[in-house]
Amino acid sequence: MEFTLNKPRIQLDRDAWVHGAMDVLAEEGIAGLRVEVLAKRLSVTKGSFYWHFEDRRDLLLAVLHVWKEGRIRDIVKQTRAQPGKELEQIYHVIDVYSAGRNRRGMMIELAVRDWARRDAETAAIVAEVDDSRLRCARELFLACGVPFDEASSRCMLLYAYVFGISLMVFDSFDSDVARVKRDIADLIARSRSIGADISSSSSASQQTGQH
Amino acid sequence: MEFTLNKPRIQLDRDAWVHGAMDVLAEEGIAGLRVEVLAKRLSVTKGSFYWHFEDRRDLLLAVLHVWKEGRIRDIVKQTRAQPGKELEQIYHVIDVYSAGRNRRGMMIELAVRDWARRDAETAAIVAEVDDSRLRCARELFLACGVPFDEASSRCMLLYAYVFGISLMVFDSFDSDVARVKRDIADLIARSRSIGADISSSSSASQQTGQH
DNA sequence: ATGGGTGCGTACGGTAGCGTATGGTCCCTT
DNA sequence: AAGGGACCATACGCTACCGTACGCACCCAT
Repeated sequence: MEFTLNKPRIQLDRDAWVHGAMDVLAEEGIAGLRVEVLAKRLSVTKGSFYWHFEDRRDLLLAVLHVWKEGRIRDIVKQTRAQPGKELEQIYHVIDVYSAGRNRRGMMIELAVRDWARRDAETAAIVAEVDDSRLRCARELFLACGVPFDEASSRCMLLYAYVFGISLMVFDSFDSDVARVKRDIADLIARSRSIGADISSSSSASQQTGQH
Repeated sequence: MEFTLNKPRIQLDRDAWVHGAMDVLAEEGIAGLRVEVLAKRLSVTKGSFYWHFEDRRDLLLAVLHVWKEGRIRDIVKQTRAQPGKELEQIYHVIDVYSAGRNRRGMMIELAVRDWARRDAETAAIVAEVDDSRLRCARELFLACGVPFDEASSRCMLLYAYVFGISLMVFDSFDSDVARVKRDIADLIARSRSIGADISSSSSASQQTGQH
């Protein structure tokens, strides 16, 4: 029963298909995610596919749910800061998403969002992810002493920035991309907002060195 | 005995096709921009199409160039401010792009940028547009007295924000979207930047989960 | 008027992709 | 050992596209 696996006979399950699908999604986008292409990639035929999935959309929705759960799990992890280190954690979140690293994750992110523009069901999933992320990020800002409304605005700016910057091509604009990204992170995380009161700005406390 | 079919006999030229193509592009995205679909929309057959265009890609590149010229012409217009009113002009640029109005324009923008992620030729066009916009916007910041490097960073943030916000779904996060957008515009245009620096500190090296 | 160029319709061959039908082959159970 | 179910291959029909070939009608100049 337990021994003998000299015969590789690797069977595919739903998760294997979904995982492969996310690879294709990252590389080719949602329009390039075709069942026969995916099957060839997994070295099987679509006869296998239609055993595990109702149809193509069934796969897409499965991908979407796996993506959603992963993103929500990830954001709570990323925003779990040691007390007193929330500001650094904000910088970390910005850095993780805006830098070129985690390229695969960002490609999937953009593919999903482009899909969501024309699919209501997908848009609803994206809404859930956005909501989770924004609330988690807001907690960080709140912990830094930023007022509630301002915290909401700043984290909205944060996420809009990280997605938007991935859509831009700015090779020739500024030679020092690293400095630009540092500046922007500062603007999002620590700039003094104009609306804030001059005298008793609570956001002033966040500027005092955390170490 | 002439069966007079004195139809207006409207002939289509290349521009008419390109214009129709941009409508489809806005609604269906680049994957939905098919020649037979477009032909039906224009009430002709693809026999006409292949008279005016070499192939499908010929049309796509024509669309791209029309888009590029339009965007560059538009940005110099949008950033031509009366001396002393540059700050207002910055707010105007943010408002024009980030608000729900000009929906068609933003849909095309996002479709083109999604396309550019996998097509080098398209990416080069987007790069030109981005460069033009960033330089124009930087002039506005410079005119406001913002130092050069900071001006570069702020207008990069500006455009990343307007594109990114269009990809998000945040109905349930904050009830007062108008205030959030005002806040963000203030952060981009007028917040006081911080000189000091802790951004490059330590930064826990957690990675985002994949999937 | 007439012949040629312009703009378009029609028909065709070819590919890619979806989903179904059907049957084969392991493996597990009894 | 026999049967049944899990998993997959193969073959098929269908649709949506792409691009080409060719023909027809209209328009304009000679």
